[in-house]
Amino acid sequence: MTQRRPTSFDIAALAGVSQPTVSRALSGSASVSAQTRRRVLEAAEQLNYKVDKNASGLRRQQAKTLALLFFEESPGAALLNPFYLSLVGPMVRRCAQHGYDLLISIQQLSSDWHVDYEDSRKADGIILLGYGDYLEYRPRLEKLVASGAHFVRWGSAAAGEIGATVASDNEQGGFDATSHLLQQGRRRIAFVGTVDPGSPEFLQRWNGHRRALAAAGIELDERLQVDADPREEAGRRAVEQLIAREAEFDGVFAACDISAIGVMHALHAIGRHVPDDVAVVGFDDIPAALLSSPPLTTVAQDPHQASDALVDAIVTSIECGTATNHVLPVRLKVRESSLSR
Amino acid sequence: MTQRRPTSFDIAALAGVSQPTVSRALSGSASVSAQTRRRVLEAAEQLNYKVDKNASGLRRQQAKTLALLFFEESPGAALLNPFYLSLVGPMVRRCAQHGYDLLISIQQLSSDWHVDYEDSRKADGIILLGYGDYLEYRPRLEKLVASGAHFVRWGSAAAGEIGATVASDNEQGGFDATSHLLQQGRRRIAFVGTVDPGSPEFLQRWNGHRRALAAAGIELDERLQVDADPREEAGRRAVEQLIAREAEFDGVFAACDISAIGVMHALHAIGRHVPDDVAVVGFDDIPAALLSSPPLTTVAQDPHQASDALVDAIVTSIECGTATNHVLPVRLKVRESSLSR
DNA sequence: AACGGCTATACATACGTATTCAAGGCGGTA
DNA sequence: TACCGCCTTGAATACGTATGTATAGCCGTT
Repeated sequence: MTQRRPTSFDIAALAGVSQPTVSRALSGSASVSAQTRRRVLEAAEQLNYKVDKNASGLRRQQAKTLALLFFEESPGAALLNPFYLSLVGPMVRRCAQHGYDLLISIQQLSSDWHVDYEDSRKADGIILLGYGDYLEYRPRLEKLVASGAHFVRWGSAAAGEIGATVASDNEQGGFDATSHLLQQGRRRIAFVGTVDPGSPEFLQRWNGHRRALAAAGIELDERLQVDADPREEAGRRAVEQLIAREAEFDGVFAACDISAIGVMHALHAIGRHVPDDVAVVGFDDIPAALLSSPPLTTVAQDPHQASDALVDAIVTSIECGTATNHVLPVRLKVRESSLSR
Repeated sequence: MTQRRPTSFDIAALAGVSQPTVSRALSGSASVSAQTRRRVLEAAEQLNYKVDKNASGLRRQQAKTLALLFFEESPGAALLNPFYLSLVGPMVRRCAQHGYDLLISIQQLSSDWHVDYEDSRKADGIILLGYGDYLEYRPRLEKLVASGAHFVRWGSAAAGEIGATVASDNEQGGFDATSHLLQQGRRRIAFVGTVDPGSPEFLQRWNGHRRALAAAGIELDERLQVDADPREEAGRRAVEQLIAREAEFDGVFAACDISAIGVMHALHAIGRHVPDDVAVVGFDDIPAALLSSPPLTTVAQDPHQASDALVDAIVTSIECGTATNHVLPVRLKVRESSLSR
């Protein structure tokens, strides 16, 4: 059914030139006359010729491909993170602009992951997502650096200065969120989110929260600090805890939208109105934030900006050998959930 | 900094055998003695040897890679579809089980897309997502078939029997949704969703809806049929239209969750309670369906099942040359939004 | 007219693997 | 002991491209 694929020799024969000339003409080398180039391009078009990436990659020792590695703590959890998911599309687009394809893989954070892509020349560089800053995993990053692989990691550079990183300005985001609540006249603001070194992003958001309170001269009340992982249920339970502690509050800054939505559900269930009784601010700007009622005020990380920064960083690393860290600005999106009347 | 990559010759030298033997030992050929194999594996381990995929692919004429092509009607719209997004993770996993990697690409539906992956030997097969059943695009599929490419399409096989397809049983889903509303005692059930041949999925859901009504002996009321594309705003406007038409209704079947959520918001805004006044059922089971208040009853398509079916189909096509169509069952997830008290 | 410099093309080769073919060694049977 | 067949291994080669080196042609200068 299918004929044998045409090779650059077939094009050469048809155009009446040699194979190297075909290669040069197609790759845009300057040392090919305009006339020859035209003849070659016509021949290639006519035979529907496409460069064989395997042969090309073998010769050039590269793949023109990047690998996107998702790390997950438990099987299946990886692509539940809405922000990470929102990166995929823009990332594919940016890769295409640089002439790269994007390969996607999922790794268990706990298992001894292997990055075969770089080793096996299937990808020229690697983007790590969800790797976090757990110190226990640091040796692996060191191994990756030692192997000479090009990679960029999403996450703060603070904990360990290994490899290039791109991250949101989480601290500023936390500051903005709480400052906004203060501006709305709230004074007893609860923080809902995990505060442990394993989640550096949450920790930074908390730091911003505290800085905002300090700037307003408000003392920190430990009862208003509730632990919650990024699940709707955890947000609901956080409200129950606040009630149980008999800690009065008129504002909530949740370190992620999912728990913020849980908070709003719990408040609704006990008859406390959002935003009149309690103003709520989240973090992430997931799609559901816009769909919640009332729409959730939240700190947005721009997935396009993040994608571009990650891809640009890895491409720069590959093509120029230089690696830099980036911190991206965040933006407070004010919606109904935090607006006092 | 980085040494030269070890090749199979290096392994051969270290293990004291020839290069072909290394290749055979690593690919699990039977004609290698256990002792030799062990020596080779040890040498490979010691030098941290990885097969060069470019060279291997060039020799074998394959890439051990699949390409996932998203088609979008407008730039940036592709990865907004929550269901498609939820396929990515499971698909990557299934590909890995088959020994394939997954490449992701985004194409404009309107532009004259080129599937270079297959042409350029970068992928062995292609999975098409969001291609729909538009007749105008059919020639391209025919071209793809003619080129001998392996591909599978997500969507109904009904409109054009070109290539292998995998799809949900949308008609049954529509039937189940409306049947459920009927069982809850609803009699005036509105349908919110596009009914045009360009969206065959919606059309099928509508067909199921009509079949359920017919089975219950209820005549179709055209005023209860409102056009709405898959956006929250469209759902809200659908309610306004129903009100404007002075069409009484006690139930709504929305052809997708996003518009269903819009419907619920609009109902809330005009003081009609869900589910007491109006029962609402959606389609897709997007993450926000669980987070809405009240939680949305919806027809769920299982992303794992869909992913597995798509990947299995394409792998079968590549390795066995046979292509088959699949229709996947759907499941009604009953939540509060449709439960009469 | 001779020669240097430049442009455009051809020739030869290397990238690393998988596979075909041939050959060597070994044990078993007549 | 001689011969046949099987199991294991090695030598040679092809996959299709990109690039270093060499060569042919051309123009301008002296």
